[in-house]
Amino acid sequence: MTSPGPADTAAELADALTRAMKRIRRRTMQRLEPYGITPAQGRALRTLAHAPGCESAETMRLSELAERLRIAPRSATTVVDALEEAGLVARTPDPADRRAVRLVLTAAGHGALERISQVRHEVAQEYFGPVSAAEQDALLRALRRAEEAYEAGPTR
Amino acid sequence: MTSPGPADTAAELADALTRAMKRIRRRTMQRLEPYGITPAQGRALRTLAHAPGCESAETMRLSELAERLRIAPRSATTVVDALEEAGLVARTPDPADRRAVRLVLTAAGHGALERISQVRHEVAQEYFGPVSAAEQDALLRALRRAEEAYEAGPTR
DNA sequence: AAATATGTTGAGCTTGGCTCAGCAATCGAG
DNA sequence: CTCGATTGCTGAGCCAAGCTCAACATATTT
Repeated sequence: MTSPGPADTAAELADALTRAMKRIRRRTMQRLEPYGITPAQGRALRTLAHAPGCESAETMRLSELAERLRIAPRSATTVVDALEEAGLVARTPDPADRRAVRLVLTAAGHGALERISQVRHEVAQEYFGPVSAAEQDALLRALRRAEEAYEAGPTR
Repeated sequence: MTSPGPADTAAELADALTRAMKRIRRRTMQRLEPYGITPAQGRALRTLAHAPGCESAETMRLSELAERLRIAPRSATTVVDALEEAGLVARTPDPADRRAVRLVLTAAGHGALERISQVRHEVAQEYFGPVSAAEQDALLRALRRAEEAYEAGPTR
């Protein structure tokens, strides 16, 4: 295992993936920075936006956001604080449960979301530009297969 | 660009990549944790180990490590402090420049490295197991192509 | 010899997480 | 219908892993 054997494509794959992700993330971050959107905020906004399975979407309670982001509720509070301060989301009382806070995207929030998705799209397109469409498809399919298997796997 | 066009394979690719990376990283981290190796330490050890282009390898000055890790020299100091405390690397004076510190992997450091590469290998293999060897190859080639283009690109 | 440059580190900040404790509101048993 | 337990959120304060800025010792250049 010390020798860099020729057959460990999987390991090299993981390495290549790491590099790709690092670069894509870095680039995306750089382009979003001028808008004052931090990565954490971007994740929260996106999560908030296409809330799948939630009733009307774009309205979610804080604890649900935390769960989806896989962070502690307390941490979500902080993220939402920033988002609220920036005017991207609003905290509104939940009519059904007065302990809860419902989060709704403001118009500005939608705008930010728009910019985010545009930048992500743009960066991805740039990064994978040199790869043919067919290869991109193949790549995507392969990743999806691994993903599915993972989701069914034992070592979740 | 606003519409979620059908042709944004690239964007979906970036998403899939993100998920894959997150999972692989998480799993690797979990398995390395019992050994007391944090991700940052792991990266440092690996960087220290297969120092390509350095004279004898496994000996590197702190500033070089920082550069390769793309962190500030000051941050490297902290990482090395931990590594040294754990007995994985040793700081030795550079005979040629008494300002400098040379970092050498101890025996324990080599052991840790061994475990790391084993775990990484293992996890990658597990994750990409369900993907055929041919597809893995294709994936790797595609990633490499994007990588090369990136490295030559203008928006470094 | 003096000025300047380089390698490392101390002090202290930032981001993005965490836990623990506490408060307000709700729910469930009796 | 009241009272204890539970749930949703947040204040206070901690941690990890980065950062900058400035100090200090040593090297290099003039």
